[in-house]
Amino acid sequence: MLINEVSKRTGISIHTIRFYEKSGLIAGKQDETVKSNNYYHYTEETIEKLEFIADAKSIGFTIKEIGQIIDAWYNDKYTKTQKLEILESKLVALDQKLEEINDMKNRISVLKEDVLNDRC
Amino acid sequence: MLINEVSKRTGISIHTIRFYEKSGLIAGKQDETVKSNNYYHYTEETIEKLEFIADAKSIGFTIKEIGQIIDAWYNDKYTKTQKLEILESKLVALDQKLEEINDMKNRISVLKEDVLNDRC
DNA sequence: TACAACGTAAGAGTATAGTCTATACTTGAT
DNA sequence: ATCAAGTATAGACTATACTCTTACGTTGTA
Repeated sequence: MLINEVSKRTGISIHTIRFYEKSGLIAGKQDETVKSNNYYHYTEETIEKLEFIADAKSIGFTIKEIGQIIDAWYNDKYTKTQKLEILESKLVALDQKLEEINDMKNRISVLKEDVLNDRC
Repeated sequence: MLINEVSKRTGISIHTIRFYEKSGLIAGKQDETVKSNNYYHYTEETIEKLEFIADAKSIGFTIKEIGQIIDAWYNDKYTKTQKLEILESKLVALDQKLEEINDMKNRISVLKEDVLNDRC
């Protein structure tokens, strides 16, 4: 499929998709048999990746980190051991985030109590 | 205390502290009786706020959002009802983040299993 | 009194993650 | 054949959150 369809299916703008392609997160393929244009073709894999990118971004992963995870997932850029290390480190980071968010929830709850009881 | 001490106690650079001051998150006071200089003086409240800012930033709140929370906490900029609304909305956002992070943990765990079992 | 360390203000520069514009070529429907 | 809609490339522009530089005045200790 071409970029327009990818954009429509994921809700991610064409500009942003091209930006992700330049950043190495996704990669379309040009059809070598067609010489009249240089259109990029994308597969379901791209859709999968873009959906993953959207989710990963929203929880605070950077483009670089997302790239690492995608490479640990789809690429042969890393050895099995390296892949496992990368994924494990992301799990640890997520556990830490869970803790930080729970702490913040407690803090804000206390503030709320204080406001409710006119203590501030 | 002066900015240097604030920086040392919080581990936040003087530049960044000034940036937060310009952004309205904190505010030092100039001693009007002293005319030879225009040094800003900070109190324990600034330390408290800066520590809060560091924590809030690390879980993904923007400067704007942090400003809102601080105003709901220290300022009389908002009515009691508005303060409660702001704090409640942040709690809701945090709950959503918890969910998203748990989802992502599951996804990455699946990837890890796949790598472990040579399924990718 | 010299001078290093500290303080202020204004503004430039950087990194990240887009977002938009201009230009030009291609495709597909009429 | 025409022309709107789609595509590619390069580069400019924006927002956020710093980070650094320049310039210059103040303070405190030897």
